[in-house]
Amino acid sequence: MLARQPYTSGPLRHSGEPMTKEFWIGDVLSGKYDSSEVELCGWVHRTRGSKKIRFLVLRDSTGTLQCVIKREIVGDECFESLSNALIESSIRVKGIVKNTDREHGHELVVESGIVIGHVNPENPFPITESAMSEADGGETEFLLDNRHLYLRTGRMTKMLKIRSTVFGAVHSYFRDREFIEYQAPNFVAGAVEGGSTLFEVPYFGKKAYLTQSWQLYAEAAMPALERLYTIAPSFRAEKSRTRRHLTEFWHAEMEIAWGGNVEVMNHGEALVRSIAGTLLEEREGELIELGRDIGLIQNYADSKYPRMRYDEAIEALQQKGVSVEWGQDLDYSKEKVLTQDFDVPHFLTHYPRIAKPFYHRPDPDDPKYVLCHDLLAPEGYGEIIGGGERTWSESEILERIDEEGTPREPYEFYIDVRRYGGVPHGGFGMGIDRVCAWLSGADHIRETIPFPRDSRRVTP
RNA sequence: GCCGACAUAGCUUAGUUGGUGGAGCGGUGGACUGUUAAUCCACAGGUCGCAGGUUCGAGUCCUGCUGUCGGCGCCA
Repeated sequence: MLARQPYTSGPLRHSGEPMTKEFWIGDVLSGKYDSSEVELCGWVHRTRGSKKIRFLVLRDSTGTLQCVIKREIVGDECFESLSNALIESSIRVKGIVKNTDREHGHELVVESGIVIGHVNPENPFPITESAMSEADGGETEFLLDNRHLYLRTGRMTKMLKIRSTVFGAVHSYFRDREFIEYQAPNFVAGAVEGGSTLFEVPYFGKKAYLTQSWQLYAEAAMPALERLYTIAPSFRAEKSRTRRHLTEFWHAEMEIAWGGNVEVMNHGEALVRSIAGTLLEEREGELIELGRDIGLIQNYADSKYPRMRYDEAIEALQQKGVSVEWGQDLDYSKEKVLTQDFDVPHFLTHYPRIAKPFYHRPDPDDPKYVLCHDLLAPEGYGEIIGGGERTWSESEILERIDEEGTPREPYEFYIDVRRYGGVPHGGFGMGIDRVCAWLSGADHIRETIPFPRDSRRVTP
């Protein structure tokens, strides 16, 4: 046990002495420091008490802990100082960890403490219980306006931890399989999809656009790296107002040489299952606290994902009485009907050529179709992966560009990839925020990203 | 681009056929307590989104505007 040195309030250490943090609330809660002295740094979550005793719930990034402050122990000056600390003031307290029989388990019997960052009573912390109880499941305008403060509340903190684990799982999946991480530019000259959804930015007297996808530039590096991936933001100027869309979203993309639709699809399935599995290992507690059914996630990690051709999907829809014609792309309302038959993600493959852009390779067995796939998440979360085999010969890519009426000029570099030793290759893009929303059970994709961007909001 | 809702204190909201806008949380002061979304008393805090209109009188009815939210299409 450390020597008990009174730690009185006083001027902060401004001399450059490091303020390293040695103890974490999560460790205290695990029992690691029972009956020991610790110094905790954190923020006031809640506080209550009388003139003699004060109960202060302290929060740090790893949990919350009740600190008991008694006037007779800490003295008048320290007691008053800590008692006046409003919600979200930052403090340091030193004391003895006690493992109690009470509902919260561990607590800290404070011996000394100091307020580090004050909160002005004229401007108290605006995120109140009432604001959050309304938000539990939905997000009010107020919470979106105060996103920078909402981040430090329990629900957002859990979402951010889950998000971090998902990002980590993506990196691990690809790096474990010797993929090379590769970065494409965010300023681009041309579109991947139709031009209407591009963000235009002034670029030294010219026009540039924010990228919608890493794909075209990844294909350029495919002959160099053969297996490559990225995690990067993509931008789409869609005025979409749904729980699945952001204008700035995080895109995990991969590209492989010497592979086709099936190999790419196998990677997509393995990646998503690996993310679900990693979440169970690392974030089960957070998922449960968010009210997620762990059995569902277990099923997503363990099950094979069914695969269905577009034609079968059309047939299934028609049998259900949904009016849909062959050749139509499947919009969300139809995806949702299809998804109801599955309790795990499922692939849709072989869309009609006329429904997909030029870079999708026509199926040599039946050129009416292209070798592509979408992965649809269950529970109404919709498409999380889109990918497939690329058109890889020069003659075929020119034919497809021309039949689509797309100008060749911006894609010359892309066509060059085919002119110099083209090989079969393919890849996919996964919407990471959508995966986070689905696996965490979020009601809106906005809940999974710290500062969401949509067609009506770029602040804070 | 299309469709639908909503806008009252810092937050969450009540507000009846149009007749002087209330409460809970948060804040301040006090009481009290091994409390735990503590409790109790008191106080402060409102251009009822903005601009017009109807009316003796508008938070309430009408019109326009602005903002936000939800959904569709599009997609990841």
